[in-house]
Amino acid sequence: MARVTLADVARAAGVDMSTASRVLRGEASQRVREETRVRILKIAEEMQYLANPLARGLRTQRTDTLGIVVPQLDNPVFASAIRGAELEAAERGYSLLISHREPGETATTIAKISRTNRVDGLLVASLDDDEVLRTDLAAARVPFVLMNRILPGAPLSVVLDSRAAARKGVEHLTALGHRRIAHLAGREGGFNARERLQGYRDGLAAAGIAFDEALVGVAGYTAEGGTQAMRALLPQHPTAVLAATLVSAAGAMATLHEAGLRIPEDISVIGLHDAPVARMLYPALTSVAMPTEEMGRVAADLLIRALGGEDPTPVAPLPPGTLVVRGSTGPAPI
Amino acid sequence: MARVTLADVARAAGVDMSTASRVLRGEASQRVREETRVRILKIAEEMQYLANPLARGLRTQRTDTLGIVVPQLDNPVFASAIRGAELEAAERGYSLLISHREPGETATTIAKISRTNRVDGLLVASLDDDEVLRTDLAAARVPFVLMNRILPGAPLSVVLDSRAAARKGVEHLTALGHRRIAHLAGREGGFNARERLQGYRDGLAAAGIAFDEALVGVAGYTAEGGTQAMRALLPQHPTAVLAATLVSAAGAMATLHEAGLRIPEDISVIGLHDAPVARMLYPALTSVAMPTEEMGRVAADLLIRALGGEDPTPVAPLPPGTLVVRGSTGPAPI
DNA sequence: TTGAAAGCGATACCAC
DNA sequence: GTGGTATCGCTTTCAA
Repeated sequence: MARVTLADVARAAGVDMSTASRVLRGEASQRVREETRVRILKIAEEMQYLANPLARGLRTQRTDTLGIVVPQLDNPVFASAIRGAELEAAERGYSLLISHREPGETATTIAKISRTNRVDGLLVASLDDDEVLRTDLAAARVPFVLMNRILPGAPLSVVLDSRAAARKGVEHLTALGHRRIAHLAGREGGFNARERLQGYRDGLAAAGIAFDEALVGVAGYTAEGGTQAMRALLPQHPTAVLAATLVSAAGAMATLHEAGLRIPEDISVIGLHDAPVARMLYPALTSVAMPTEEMGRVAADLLIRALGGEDPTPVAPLPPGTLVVRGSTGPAPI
Repeated sequence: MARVTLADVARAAGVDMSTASRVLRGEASQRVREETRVRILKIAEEMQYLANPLARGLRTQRTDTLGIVVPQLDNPVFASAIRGAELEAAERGYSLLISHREPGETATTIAKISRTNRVDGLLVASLDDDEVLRTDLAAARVPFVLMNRILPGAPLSVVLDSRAAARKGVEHLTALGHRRIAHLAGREGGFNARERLQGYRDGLAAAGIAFDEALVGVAGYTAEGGTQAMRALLPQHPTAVLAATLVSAAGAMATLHEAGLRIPEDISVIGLHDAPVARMLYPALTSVAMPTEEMGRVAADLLIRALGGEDPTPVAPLPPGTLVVRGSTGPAPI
């Protein structure tokens, strides 16, 4: 039970702590005799020595820990980003401190976590407005990288190419012959929402379809929002819908079912951000996969490089993944 | 940027570090003059002093941090449990270190996290078999509390009353006149699966319905599993289905839709563990809410009390919450 | 009521 | 190549 300390190992190996430290730390230029090195390593192994990160951190002023703060845990996008960050961090010798905060608590969290030497840097996802986020981040005393959004003035952020994704979705629909395609947008004014709307227009333009504002509704990111927005759009008689998320797509499908429309015979539905829940809907939802795990990975990589003193190299938006065709999309009705 | 240390505060206040420490720590019997106390507090506040948890932990051998290790982040049950643990921990002055591990990595995680003074105790959720989990936990060097399952020999665990929940679901169905009620069970041999099956039988018995093994299928915890199991059950012509989870319920609904059965006119579906995804299905799924957040809270409370030297008081299974009636259940067809 | 000083378990600089 | 030793920032006796 009693923890094995460096001193214990050194004593057992008959060397000084400093020597043991040198070896155990895996220092590059270990000016230590091979024989001694091996002996110390062997003994440490036998004694199951594990360095105390508190003591180490106190001395080095580093924790080899990255913090990641997300607004929701049960959001597939963030869950997946966390996984990616976790993998990248682990590969690079860092731990990940996951911090889940409700909107509004973000500032305090960032302040606490970053000002108490708990983490060397921060990965931040936020659904808050620019101004709020900016204020929150002002409290950060460590380098940070934004995920899934940009913030004017913040140099490091990793985003998904929502515009290309939306376009890809629309192209799938136009290829199926659809021309009256509705769009359920996310939160008005949001970065991704803006991008997706643009991609939606790109897709229409590529097929020579005129943009019609009446076919765009704001659904936000809830099922209820999708239901409402879809209901409002019904009188426009779209033959297909591009939803910003799986959740709003699900909400929209409820409206369509209620209206007695068959999916996909009467109307096709496509969502953005593929995730297991797409298969839980009926019919299973066609959707554009997004590299959310990659986003976490890249963000972690960027942060670690920044911590290493490298200069912030902004990365381009991550291109969408494959279009996963399921049962919710089909040829346009004649 | 330079961190404010206790020494800085003490110097500014014209007192010794030890005195500053005493008041800043909020010690109970502060043998410190009120005047001095106030002065120190004020100065600390002004200087925005925050204690360095590494230094403090190194000295006290405590981190005031609880670890929580979960197998999945984007599982509403765990996400909610985390939230509960987080709230309870915060209220009691503890931080929560969330650790997401794929099955198989659990042992290493537990070992690392608990043997390197990162946490004072552990909250553990696991989908692994008893034997595996037992091995994993053997590496734990700190007290721990299990969530959502039991493990023979492990004294502290907090579980949901799955049996009562299943029974509640069945009672809703029998009250609606259903008598041929199928059950989509979880993983065979699992603790919760066993409990639910028992609750299902309880519910049938209460309505004077004989248990029929042919009406029970194993769906596991995936949509695909639900789909398959439901398909196999169809020839038995049930008029209602009790699914172990929302996910398997969704899978079952896909089968029903494909078979041309109307929900709930031809067949009712009910799931366990209410969550937002229930509203994403069509029709929206009736389900039995479970106190998953409470589970996290109680687990944290138990752990903190154990850390305080109290004796493990086992807690009874948490009773199910309300039955949330949505569109997927209705009167039995005549 | 307050101060002095000894660690907690590492790292890193400086001798030898 | 190896050993001494002064920190890192805080808590906690023990004196005064």
